[in-house]
Amino acid sequence: MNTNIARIQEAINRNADLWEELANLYKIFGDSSRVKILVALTQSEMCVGEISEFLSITQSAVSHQLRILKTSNLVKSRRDGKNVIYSLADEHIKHIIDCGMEHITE
Amino acid sequence: MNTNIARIQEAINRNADLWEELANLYKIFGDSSRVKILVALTQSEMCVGEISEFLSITQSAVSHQLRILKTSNLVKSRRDGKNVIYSLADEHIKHIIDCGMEHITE
DNA sequence: TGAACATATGAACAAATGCTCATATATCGA
DNA sequence: TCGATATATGAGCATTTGTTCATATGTTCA
Repeated sequence: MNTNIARIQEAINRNADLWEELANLYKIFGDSSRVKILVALTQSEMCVGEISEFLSITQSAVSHQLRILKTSNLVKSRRDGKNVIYSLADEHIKHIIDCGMEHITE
Repeated sequence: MNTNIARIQEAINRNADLWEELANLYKIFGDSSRVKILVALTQSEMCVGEISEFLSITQSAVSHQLRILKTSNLVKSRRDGKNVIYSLADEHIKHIIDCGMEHITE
């Protein structure tokens, strides 16, 4: 039983990088501006202007957050004339959001 | 199509508190110490000493983090003599971790 | 009751974070 | 090509966060 604990402790440390990465993923979801952006994008792709329209922060702040989301491969973007249109990088993102929502609305 | 965006924006703002709560949930998973604690607890309940044994932080830091986890209803505790034994509050926690792991190891 | 052990708590601090402001870059239309 | 519009970037700043240190609380056992 105590050797069981020892084995668990060891396994945790063996995969230290993995948990770091996992924490970093969740850290990105851990901000209401970013979560709102991601939730919005589950419904439809949007350009920066449309996003900053409903978040009560400046366009600059939205741009900064979008860069974080893009660097983390959670969203992708394409240019359409003067606009840059953002969308979710893959369907997994929605799944992560749903997963958290389930816990909230238990 | 543009009215579609407007409807999404409106829906996001109508549920503002919900996204705040969701972000706060993820924020807790967004730290490697806490994630390691939670992952460990998916394997077995543990006392504070056992947890601080494999995390490279002081017992005090572990205690602080456990308090955060407990306040958020992610873990529960019971006293057993001199020890306080922590365990996951419910099975949902494991599901959230698995969900994130799926994305990491895509 | 007092010493030893386990855990919790509060203050302090360095590092990280998210925002704004100012400005740069990119695209389109006249 | 120039002005207007859309987005990106960098500096600066206030706030939050995770940790440590010192110490308090709680429990057991001699």
